[in-house]
Amino acid sequence: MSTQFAVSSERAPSPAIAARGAWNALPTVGRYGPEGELSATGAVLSFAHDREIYGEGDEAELFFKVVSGVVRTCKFLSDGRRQIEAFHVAGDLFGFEAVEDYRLSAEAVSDCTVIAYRRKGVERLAAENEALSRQLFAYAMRGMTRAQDHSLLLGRKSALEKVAAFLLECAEHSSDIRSISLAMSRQDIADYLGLTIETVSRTLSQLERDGVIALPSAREIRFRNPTALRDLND
Amino acid sequence: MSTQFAVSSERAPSPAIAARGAWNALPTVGRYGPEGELSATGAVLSFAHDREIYGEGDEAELFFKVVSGVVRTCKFLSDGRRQIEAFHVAGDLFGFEAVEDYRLSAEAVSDCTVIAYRRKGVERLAAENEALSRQLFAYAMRGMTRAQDHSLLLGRKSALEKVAAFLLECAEHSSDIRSISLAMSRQDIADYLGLTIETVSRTLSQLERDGVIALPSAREIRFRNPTALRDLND
DNA sequence: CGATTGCTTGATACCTCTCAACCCAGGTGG
DNA sequence: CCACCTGGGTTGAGAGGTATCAAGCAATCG
Repeated sequence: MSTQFAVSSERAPSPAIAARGAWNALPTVGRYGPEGELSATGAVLSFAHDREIYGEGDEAELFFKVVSGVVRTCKFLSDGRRQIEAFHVAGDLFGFEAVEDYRLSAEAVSDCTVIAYRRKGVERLAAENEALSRQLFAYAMRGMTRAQDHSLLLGRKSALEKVAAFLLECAEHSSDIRSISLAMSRQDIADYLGLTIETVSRTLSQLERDGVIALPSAREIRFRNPTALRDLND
Repeated sequence: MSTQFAVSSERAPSPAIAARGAWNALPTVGRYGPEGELSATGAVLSFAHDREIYGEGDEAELFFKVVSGVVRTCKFLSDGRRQIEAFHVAGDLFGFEAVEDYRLSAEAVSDCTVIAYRRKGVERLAAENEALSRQLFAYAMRGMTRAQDHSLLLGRKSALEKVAAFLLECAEHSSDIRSISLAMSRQDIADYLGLTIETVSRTLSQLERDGVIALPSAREIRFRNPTALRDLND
């Protein structure tokens, strides 16, 4: 399943450790791309489905950009309850911290590849490079905005509204406007929306019964009545 | 009640408008203080209890720093449901946006005074002043962190855990380590925690019955067993 | 194949919401 | 001074939405 990945679940029992090994070989990020983007001078890493990329409390030496696949960042309570803060797709940055340690964990939702950048080098660079510092600032502001929108959803929306919002969010990233294929499990969706897997499943079934969506398979969703979904969203 | 404030609820029927008038007279923020803080060259504004400072969707020409009192920033759903994102106390920045318009509303929880800064001037300045841009970056990162912690609370904590977390958060800002006096109403607390006023009230009563807190009055809370509160928090 | 995993569905429990009454303090006006 | 009103807070009864527990199903894998 993950044979095309440098770090597969079989070859490297602990990709997190493997990655840590790779960190030492990482070049300092020293250039800034022509397009206003971080140039790809960081190390490319691959993670198999469900592997940890870093853990809450680990030293935040690196930050990442998604190349392919999906990454989730999340927090845990001591009894195991989990809240997924965000799903990150190709092009998204994650793991940039203002403090010493990571405040969230990051895990591979699907097999994925990311680029790792050394934080130190970038911070030095950002002090001189206005465009780069602007990009990092935009990252922080976007993160704040997303988390705030997410709070409104978690604090004040019903299960039906939450699922509708989630589907619309996925639709924005989808190539096909009429359908989406989910990279994440029901558990991931539940932990993103502050629900249980059963409630997510029941809500999707209800949307199907109501003719709003079709479910050709568990991970594929076709939109039959997008307007109904949007009406559920604010 | 608000006689010591320049903008009281009686003298100025619409302080938001009064503030808007003041905006035009605002000096551009042009200096940077010696302490690594924004110098107080912005206009000082006062708002009476429950007055709007700005609304979601307004043009975000200004951002603010709290001098005294408490400010809430929040979002609304179309049917009036409200989610309070944060309470801001003396020293806190709020209302700095990366985009054109405010993404949240800001309202005075208590009578309060704030300093308003022009965003444009600061952005220009930040490009040259590394310490200032670092401060704004820290603001964005703190906002992101706070919103993420808040998401875990909203998505995965019980009413009891939410209220406990809220009390501990208030305690951190309190001068007296053994008690707090709340600036906000039960409705504010409820909208911050994603609950109803009744549940907040009941939960506080329960904590009182259990000997964890005492409630000399509705807005004053004494801690009788802080450890029990902390045990409820992760 | 049998085992496993992810998902769905059903029955029931429980937590929080809703609706309502009530209390209390503070302000107002006769 | 007291009756009245108002707004914020508390409490109770009942409803409802979501969680929990459990069973079953389909696809995948060894």
